[in-house]
Amino acid sequence: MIETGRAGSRRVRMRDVATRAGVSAATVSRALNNRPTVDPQLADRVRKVAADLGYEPNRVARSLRRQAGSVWALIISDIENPFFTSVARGVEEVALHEGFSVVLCNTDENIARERRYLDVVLAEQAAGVIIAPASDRTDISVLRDHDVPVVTLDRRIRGAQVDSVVVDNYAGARQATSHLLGAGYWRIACISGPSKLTTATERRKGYAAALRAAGQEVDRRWVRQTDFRVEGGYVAAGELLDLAEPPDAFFVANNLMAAGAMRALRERGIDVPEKVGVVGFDDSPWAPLMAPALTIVEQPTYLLGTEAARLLRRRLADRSAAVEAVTLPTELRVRDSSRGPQP
Amino acid sequence: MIETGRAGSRRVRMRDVATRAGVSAATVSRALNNRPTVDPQLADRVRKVAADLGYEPNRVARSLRRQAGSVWALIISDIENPFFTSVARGVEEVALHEGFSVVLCNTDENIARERRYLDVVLAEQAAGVIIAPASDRTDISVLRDHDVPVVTLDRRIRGAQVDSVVVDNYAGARQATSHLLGAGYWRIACISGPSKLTTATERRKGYAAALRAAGQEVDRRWVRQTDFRVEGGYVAAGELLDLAEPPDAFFVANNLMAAGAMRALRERGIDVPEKVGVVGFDDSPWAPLMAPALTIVEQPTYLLGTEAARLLRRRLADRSAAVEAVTLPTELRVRDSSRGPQP
DNA sequence: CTGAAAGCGCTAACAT
DNA sequence: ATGTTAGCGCTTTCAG
Repeated sequence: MIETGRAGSRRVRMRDVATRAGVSAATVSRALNNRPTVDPQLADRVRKVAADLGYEPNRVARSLRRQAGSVWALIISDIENPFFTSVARGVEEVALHEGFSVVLCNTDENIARERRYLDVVLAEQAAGVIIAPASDRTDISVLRDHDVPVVTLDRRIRGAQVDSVVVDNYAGARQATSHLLGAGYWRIACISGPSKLTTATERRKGYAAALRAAGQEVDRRWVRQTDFRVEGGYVAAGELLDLAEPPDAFFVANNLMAAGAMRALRERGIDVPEKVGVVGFDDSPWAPLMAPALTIVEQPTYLLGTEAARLLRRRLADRSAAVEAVTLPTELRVRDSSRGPQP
Repeated sequence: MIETGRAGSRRVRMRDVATRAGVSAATVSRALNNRPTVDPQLADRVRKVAADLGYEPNRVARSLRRQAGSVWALIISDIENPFFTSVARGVEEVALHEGFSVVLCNTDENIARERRYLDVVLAEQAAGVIIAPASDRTDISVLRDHDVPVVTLDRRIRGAQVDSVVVDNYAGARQATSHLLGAGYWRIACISGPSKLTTATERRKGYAAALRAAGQEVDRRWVRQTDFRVEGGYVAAGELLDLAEPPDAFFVANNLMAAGAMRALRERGIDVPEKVGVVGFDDSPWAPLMAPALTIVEQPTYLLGTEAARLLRRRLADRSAAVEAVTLPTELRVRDSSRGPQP
C-alpha cells in the first residue's frame, strides 16, 4: 500500500501519548521501558495508546539522555570481502535478538578512514563497537576512554586489553602448507597480506613453520606480503612465476588474493594442480566453482560474528568482567587445486 | 601508539572549549560551524582551543537540536552480494566528500527487517536514506512523512514519487537473450528473481521480448522466478535440466543465481558452452574465474552508488526539486559460457 | 559581533 | 505508583 501521507506531518512525541492517555510523560516512559514501578493495567493502556498513535521513541533524544545509544557499530575493513559480510550476518543475528541495531562502517583498510569512523561512532554514541582493525596498532583509546565497549574481530591489536575473537591463523596456515608438501609439491611460495595485520603475519609464520618441520629452509624470495586484494595476489603470483626458479605451489593467505593468483596462473596457461598447486585461506562463494575448484582453509565466519557479539553483550552487562580472547579453529577443505603435481 | 588513557575520562564538551577560550558556548558553536557572524580572529582562536582540547562535537546532541543527523543510511537487501558492496563504495565516496558518514543496514530481502530499519533510521534521525527496497511495494511513507529524503536504488517502488536510480534491466536482459540466440542456442530458459522486485520482472520481460523478436513463443515452463540466491539458481537450473525437453541455454537474471546454475550444470557433467549456454546478469569477482568464464550483463555498480548519492545530495539541498529518475545502461561482457553449441 | 536563555525529546532523581 | 522537575550537549532565537 502506497500511502501518500502529508509530508511534514509532525512526528508523535511522548508528550502526545501522555496527553492522550491522561498521564505524565514520565509514566509513558516507564511503561514503554517496562519499568516494574508502574501499574500493569495503566502500562497496558499506555502501550495501547502509543501503538494507536504509531509512536516510535526518538532514539536521538533517548541516547542523549541515557548517554548511550542502541546501535552497535561493526567496523570492517573491506566490505567487498565475503568474509566480512558473513561475519556481519552473525553479529546482526545476536544484536537484533538483544534489541540492538547494527550499522556497518567500511574502512577499506584505510587508517584515516578508520580513525574517522572511530570518532563518528563515539560522537554518535554507539552502545558498543566490534572492529576488525585496519592495523595491529590501531588506537582505540578514544573509545576506551569514554567507556564504549570494544571487541576486536579477526585481528588483534598488539598490547590492547580488549575482548577479541580470531581464528587460529597459525595452525590453519601450517596445515595448508603441510598439505601441499604432503601432496608432493616442494617449492612452495607464500603470498600473504600487509605486515601491519596480525592475520597476515601469523599466516606467514604458520607457512614457515610447516616448511621447517619438513626440513626446508624458508626462501625469502618466495615470501610476499602485499595487500589483501585480488590485484595484490595477481601481481605477486605473476612476479613469483616469472622468477628464474619459480615455485611449484602457492599458499595464498586470503580469498581475494587467491582469486588473483588463479588469474595469473590461467593467463600464463599454467595447469593447476598439475604444474602448480594452490591453497587459499578463507572460503568464498566462488572458490568451489573455480577451475579447478580451490582448496582452502575454511574459517567459521558466521560463528566469528556471533562470538564477537556474545563478547560485546557480556561486556555491556559487566564492564569489569575479565578480558576474554577467543580463538576459533579452522578447517582444511581439500578440493582440486592441490591434488598433487604431474610430471 | 597504544595510549592507555584513564577509562571514563570525561569527554570534552563545548562548554569546556568556551571556558578555555574565554567566550560563550554560542560563540564556540558559531566558530566551529563557520558561521560568518563571528570575528575571524576570534573564530581562529576558538578553533585552535577546540583542537588543542581534542574537542569532537557530540553528534547526538547536535542531531537532537538540529532535528537532522549527519549520517546517511544505506539500506541494502543482501550484504553478501558484491553488487551491493560495490554500490556502497560509490555512495560512501560522495558522502564522505560531503561531510556525511554512511552506515549500512542489511535487510536480507526481508520485509520485516526492512520495516525495522526504516523505523530505526527515522528514530536515529538519518539525514537521508538510500534504499534498495525489498519489495516494489515497500512503504516508505514513514520517511516521507517526516521529510527524510529518500532515494531508491537498483529497484523502484511502484507509484512512489521519489528520486531513483536503476539500470536498464529490460534492455540488458534482452541483449543477453539475443546474444544467446545469435550464438546458436534456441531453447533458452530464464531464471529470474522474486516477482516482487522490479529488477526481476523487468529482466524476465526483456528475455521474453528477445524471444518474441526472434519469432519464438515464450514457453512458460522455461521461465522460473525464484529468489536471488545461489541456492535458488541451483534448484531452478536443476529442475529445468531434468525436464523431458530441457533447455539448451540459460539466461540467469542475477550473479548469485548464475553461480548456482553453474553448479547444477557441473554436477550433471553437462558441458558449458558446448551443450548448454549460460549468460548471467551482473558481474562478480568470480565470474571471470569460473569454468568456463561466465558471460554476463555488466552493471555500472559503482556509478549506481555515486548517482544515488548525487540525487540524495541534490534533494537535501532542495526539497522541492523535481523528482529525478536515472536509468543507467548495462553492457554485455562476452566470455566463454556462451560461445555457442557444439553438436 | 557576542552573550544569555530557551528548548530539541527523552529519562532519572526527587517529590508526593 | 505517579507526577514534577531538571538536564543530557548542542544550536538558535533574541537582546544588547
